[in-house]
Amino acid sequence: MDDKQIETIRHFNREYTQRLGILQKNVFNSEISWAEARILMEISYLQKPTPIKISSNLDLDKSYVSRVIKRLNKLNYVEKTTSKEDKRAKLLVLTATGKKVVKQLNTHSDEQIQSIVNNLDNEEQETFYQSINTLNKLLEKGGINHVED
Amino acid sequence: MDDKQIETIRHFNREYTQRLGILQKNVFNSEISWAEARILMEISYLQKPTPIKISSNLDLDKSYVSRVIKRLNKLNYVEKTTSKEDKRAKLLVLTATGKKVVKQLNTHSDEQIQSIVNNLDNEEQETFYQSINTLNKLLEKGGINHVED
DNA sequence: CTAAAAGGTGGCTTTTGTCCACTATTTAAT
DNA sequence: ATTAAATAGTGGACAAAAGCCACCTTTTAG
Repeated sequence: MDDKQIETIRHFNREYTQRLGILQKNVFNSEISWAEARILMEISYLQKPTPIKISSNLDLDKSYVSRVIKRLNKLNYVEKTTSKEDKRAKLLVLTATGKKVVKQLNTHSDEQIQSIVNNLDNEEQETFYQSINTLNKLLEKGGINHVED
Repeated sequence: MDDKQIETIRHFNREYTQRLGILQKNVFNSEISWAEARILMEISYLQKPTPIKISSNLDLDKSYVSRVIKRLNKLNYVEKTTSKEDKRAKLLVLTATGKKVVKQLNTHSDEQIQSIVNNLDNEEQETFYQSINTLNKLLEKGGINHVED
């Protein structure tokens, strides 16, 4: 992997994350905050995770996560139960309301993706998807820092 | 583009941006702040941009950008000159020190990219690069919200 | 059976970002 | 030409996001 290739990847990272970031900003406007959304989706993604799992997965401070979960709990999006194997740990699950919110967030996210690929013709869209799919597989394969449960 | 494909892209976005985000967090630790780094790199990327250009590109409030630039100026990373065509506008350029810092940031960034692809063998690395390259071209082509100077 | 480690919470601070008001120019409209 | 509206930038005041540290509880290790 030579410098020019690295440079291309860096360019992509900058461009792509910036575009997604701006889109997501608008998505999460006036509903729940970005952090709340991320944590909610992470809970949905994993099965009964502990707060510490969330905080390590998203690389957020555990006290911050604690506070966010407290809010999500007050909003009745998340339930906390004490683990039976380890009475220090809490297990997190989404309520029905929480699941609805996650579904909405995913829908929004999908719309934003559409708004990106809509500018491409069918063939290009297919190419776009194929490239993403390839990257996904490579990330999973080589996945350093890849966390299993 | 069907639902399953969109789902794959959403998965990639989540996974990839999360990984990059965590890496960048560590990069910017204890040197300059994330916002400062982003703005510095944006100035380096564009040629003599105005603050308002930066704030629209990065979707940040103009007063916030103003403050950050003030700090970057105090740190002697950025110089501000008044445009001759429009005396309201300031043109931003990096100082020699500022350029050094940007170079460091890019180097760090490149190392992080290496840390991702290093887990792949040569053939896979090439595939990785090709996919990114393809996406770059597609983003530029279909580029909604793509800003020219 | 004690010491260290890990999960979680709350107080406090810093960083980040928003909103608004204000100055100085520039552009548009009459 | 003169005025009104729009644009670039700044600063004050404040809200939200995120981080650090000290602490309590439970679990694990020696």
